[in-house]
Amino acid sequence: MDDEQASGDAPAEARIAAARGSRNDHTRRHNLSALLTAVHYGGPLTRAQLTRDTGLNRSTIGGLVAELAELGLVLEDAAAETGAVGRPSLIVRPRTDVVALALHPDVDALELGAVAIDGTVLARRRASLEVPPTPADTVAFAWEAAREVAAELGGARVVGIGAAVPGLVDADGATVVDAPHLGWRDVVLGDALGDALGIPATVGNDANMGLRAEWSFGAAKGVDTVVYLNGSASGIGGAALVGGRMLRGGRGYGGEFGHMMIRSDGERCSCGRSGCLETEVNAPRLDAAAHDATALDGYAETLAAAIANLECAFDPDAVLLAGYLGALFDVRRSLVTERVKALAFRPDVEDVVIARAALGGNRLLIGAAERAFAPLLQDPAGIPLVSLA
Amino acid sequence: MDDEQASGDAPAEARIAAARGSRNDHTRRHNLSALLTAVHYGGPLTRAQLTRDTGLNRSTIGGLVAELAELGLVLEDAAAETGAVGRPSLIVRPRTDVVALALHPDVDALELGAVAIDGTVLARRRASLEVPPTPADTVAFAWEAAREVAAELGGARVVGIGAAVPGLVDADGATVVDAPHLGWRDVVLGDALGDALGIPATVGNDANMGLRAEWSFGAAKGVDTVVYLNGSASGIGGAALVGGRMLRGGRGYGGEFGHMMIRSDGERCSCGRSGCLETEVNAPRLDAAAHDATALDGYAETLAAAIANLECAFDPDAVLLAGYLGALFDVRRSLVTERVKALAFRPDVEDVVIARAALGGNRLLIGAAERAFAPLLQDPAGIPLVSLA
DNA sequence: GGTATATGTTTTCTCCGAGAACATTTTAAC
DNA sequence: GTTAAAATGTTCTCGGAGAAAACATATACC
Repeated sequence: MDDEQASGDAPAEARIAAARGSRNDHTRRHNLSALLTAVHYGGPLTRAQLTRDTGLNRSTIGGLVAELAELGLVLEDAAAETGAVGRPSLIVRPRTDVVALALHPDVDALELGAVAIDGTVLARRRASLEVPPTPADTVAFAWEAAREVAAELGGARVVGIGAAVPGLVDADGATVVDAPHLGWRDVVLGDALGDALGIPATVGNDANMGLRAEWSFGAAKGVDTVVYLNGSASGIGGAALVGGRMLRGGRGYGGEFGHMMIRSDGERCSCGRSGCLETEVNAPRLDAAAHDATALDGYAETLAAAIANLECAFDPDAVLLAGYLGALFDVRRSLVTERVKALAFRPDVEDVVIARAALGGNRLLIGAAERAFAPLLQDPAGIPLVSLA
Repeated sequence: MDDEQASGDAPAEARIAAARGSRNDHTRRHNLSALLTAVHYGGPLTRAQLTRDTGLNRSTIGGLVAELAELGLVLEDAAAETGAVGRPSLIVRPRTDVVALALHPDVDALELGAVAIDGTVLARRRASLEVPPTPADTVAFAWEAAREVAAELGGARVVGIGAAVPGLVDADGATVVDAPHLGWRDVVLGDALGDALGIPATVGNDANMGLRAEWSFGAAKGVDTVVYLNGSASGIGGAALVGGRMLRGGRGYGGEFGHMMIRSDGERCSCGRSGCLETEVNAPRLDAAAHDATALDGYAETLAAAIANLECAFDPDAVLLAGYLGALFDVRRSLVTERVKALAFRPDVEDVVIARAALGGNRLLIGAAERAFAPLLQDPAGIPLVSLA
């Protein structure tokens, strides 16, 4: 961020900062947040490492860690054998009995998981469905599954529940504006879940949740600028991390890369336009072309054109492909890479990593849980935890 | 920003925050920055307004304003007649003798301006050219013009110089990686300018600078998410403000919307691809079609398709059109608006404002100056000002 | 076993904003 | 015109936060 300050590339940021002054206790909150965030993403860290990473004083770190321990958020272990000179430093790690619930309603199933603050999926429940779930089905399932998971986990404390929904979600983090494959329109799922379970609830787009998970614990760990494309039964979902922040857009509908026009002579799309990426490369087409090398080549080229376009716009450090796009990439890796390079507008395209997403079936649960953990990470002392028992 | 905290949509932000702890004096710097930023963008404000806007205590505001005044950055005037009950509040305004220099090398001219901290262009020098300037020409012109401007302005104090270059600029804010229309490659203009003038120098892409200016004082004032398209002799430059921050990308090459593929059967572009927006809609074509209504309609439709694609990706609050794209929009306003609406994928497209950029010939100078002011706005007490005399 | 080194712990110090008390300046009421 | 009320500026005191120094502790190396 010093880099950012030097180049001064955060104009609106600055104007926003003007809206609120900083009180003295903001400092404490910020530092508690910094420490909890560090052990959340970085795993167990010694107090000495925290001291170096934050630039804070030893004594300050001691006080902050003590407060986090009192809040029941971290534990301190005796130091491991390092072989280094000097008094060994205590190891700080997040308590795994602090969990978030994660919910994923999809066309053919409902799934709920309990995810620990270190990203481990501790328990899960899944119900296969013949028809897409209604919002009421979804809330009922969440309630029942949460009870079962609570019984299984015993005394865990929960920070909230996050839901990953395949569709447009409003920037308020509660309203599903339009989820065509589920048949939902203007469903305030966040409020319904929160009321039913008695814990804070947030809703997000599934692609955003997926990228969040990959950024936290997967293939995009620690990278600053990422474009994410996920191919699923519900079409192609897109998301982007821009300068370390999720692309949201004015109303929360940013990142719909599945509906970027990629062939002006392409087929009519359900969205009313023609030649959208999602209509050109989709699950039925890929299934049909499973043993047709030429057809697969064509789809790979279309994917490459889309990636080149996105690189043009975002100049990402990494492009992440998930779902059937990840599978297509795996069987046409060199073709995609080469075509992107040929189509790329800019120098040093080699710097852009194209990779398949890493987290598999846990991705959405982890991403939704991350979203639920976010308020706790921002204000460790200010967010109450609810006992699951 | 509280909104952001609630929805928790800043994952990497959080991880970055973990890297640095907050010391106590950061608070002071933050608050000084908040005040100077407020009067920079908001014009003269009373101390009472600052108190309300920042949430800080009256006494604290008093101390902060006094420090800014001592630093020579703001002045306090007697209150204006308001007719309200109570002791009138002092008016705080930025001192207009604090300036930044702004430089714009283009294919046919060199231009330098001195811009006050309130966004006013105080003085300018321009040299028309037969052939594009070399980097050496540019630095020599900057030196000479800066001397003249200094003589004209007398005792002004300068914070630095910003240059807006039509081409790819590295994220370091100094290196012009490729400016094809100028014929520059890997020119470290920032260092050359800084050494010659003896003041801090930053270089940026002209489209980014243009958007920055429009965001600060023009048609995108105060808006959070903006897509910007500028048509000029050097092609189409693009830029985006995403969640209040300039889109930069991993290497600083983000926002090159002029090279997004918009027609898969389009003409070959100089960049090696086909059907780029810039090859489909450009100055020569528009000039040739000046009195050909059908052709203009076609270009307007192409522009609309590009805007629809960008709305899909960014969900902006506003789309800003400058240069010949602004002119095209002015003569085909309803056609563009309607086609965008028809092509748009999302609900409530009406919320997206499409508008022509406002600042005209001052845009790049103001934007480049804003860039030079940025470090001062972030740390008012830490940036030395150089006397121009 | 002694020493150097690194870290945890305790104490003291400084800085910052909040808040209370008081001063100042205007409008409104009588 | 005088007085009261309201809003803001000014001064002083207070509590909280991190820094820094002094001291305590635990390890490796000789």
